[in-house]
Amino acid sequence: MRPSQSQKSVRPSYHHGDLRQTLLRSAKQLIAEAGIENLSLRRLAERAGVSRTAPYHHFSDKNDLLCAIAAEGFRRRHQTAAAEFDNKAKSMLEKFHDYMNSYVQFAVDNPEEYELMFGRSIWKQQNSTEELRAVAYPCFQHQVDMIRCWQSCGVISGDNALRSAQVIWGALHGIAKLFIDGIYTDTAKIEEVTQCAIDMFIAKNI
Amino acid sequence: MRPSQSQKSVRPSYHHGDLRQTLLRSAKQLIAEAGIENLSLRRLAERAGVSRTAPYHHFSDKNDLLCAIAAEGFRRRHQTAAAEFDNKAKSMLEKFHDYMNSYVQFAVDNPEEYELMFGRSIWKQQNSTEELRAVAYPCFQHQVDMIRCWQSCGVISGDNALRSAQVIWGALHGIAKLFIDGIYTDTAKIEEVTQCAIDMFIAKNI
DNA sequence: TGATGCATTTTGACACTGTCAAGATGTATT
DNA sequence: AATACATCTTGACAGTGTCAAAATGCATCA
Repeated sequence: MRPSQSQKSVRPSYHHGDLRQTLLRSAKQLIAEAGIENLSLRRLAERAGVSRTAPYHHFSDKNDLLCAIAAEGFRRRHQTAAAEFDNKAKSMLEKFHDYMNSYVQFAVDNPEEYELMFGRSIWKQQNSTEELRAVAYPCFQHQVDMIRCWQSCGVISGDNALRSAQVIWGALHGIAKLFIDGIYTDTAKIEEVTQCAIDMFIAKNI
Repeated sequence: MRPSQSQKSVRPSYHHGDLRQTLLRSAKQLIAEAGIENLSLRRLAERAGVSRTAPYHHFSDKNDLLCAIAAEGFRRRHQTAAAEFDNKAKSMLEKFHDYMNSYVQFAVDNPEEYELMFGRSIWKQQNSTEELRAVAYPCFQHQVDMIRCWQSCGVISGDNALRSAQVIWGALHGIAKLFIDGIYTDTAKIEEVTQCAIDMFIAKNI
């Protein structure tokens, strides 16, 4: 059991004082500044004032650390997405609009974190941690559920909910990544592109 | 000036015998086998039977080599896409259908090459070579041109050609990457997802 | 209290990586 | 034959992730 848990984050651990959280925090910062590929465990350790191999007692792997950061990102994203969807004051159409914009905006505002969460480094081969999957899968599922909902209320056309969800998520993911990775360069037009996607996906009954 | 240019690719160079092509070839092979992140110039040199720094006389950088491989990919992709679009025997709708499937199929069949061509490592920051841009930009432009064409013939709905092109390309890119990177795991359903995207994008006048 | 056990951290080492500087080697041109 | 140049090699440097073994400090038990 950890000492001094009555007050949170007050040197709760032995030598360093909760090295794990310190590492996670400065890793996120370092990634945001210099990109994922410039994150090294050694520099991270140095920045925390600790030897090169100290992180290995809190993360089995570099991959393990990356998964932990991504997991945090999923928790945050899931929370805000759920909050937006549960907003009683807005119509389903408005909420669809918000979801689309919010998704792309999240990606563009946190490009490195987004790359980590939805990028190859974590998901390719058996790289994903059990913790990560436990957080990410519900987040994925929630997206499908929301789209199924918009579809059954007639906001979105199409008859197969899963397939439609996959296509819409694909579009969001693709647009976000093309902007983030620098292939779409005119970042001032992000909302316009997203709006165009919305127009192409919503049902045109009237 | 290079010797023996009358007959192409017949030991045109000095010591090794066109080391550049050999490196490109085995790099593509190594990437396809083990992924981009497992490609090292040293192993490449070793495999070509040459010292570790020999590649640096043909590529200024590791990035330079990657750009050269990507450039080849763009040339190939551009060629087949143009050939499909110029097919006189098919209707515009059929060609749109073909384009969508062909795009995703290319990505799924050559995941590592696709990652290289459309991934962050090359396009983020000023990493792209001039040669690469000279090949890639026309390829990008061609996609927009095709979609503008499908739009003006009424195959696709929407009034802004550039925006629609960006959304459709985004959807293709996103779907492809979600499959390639292992987030969409049911690869047997690739064609179904693509078909759903097609259904959502084509105009529904009748 | 002292002793034991365990979590935590460090030191040392290994095998890699990209890349630079200087020198050696071979080919082409004068 | 001599010079210039493209090509390749050797040596070195600063990084990287990660393992093994030893050291350190805290907590609990006798």
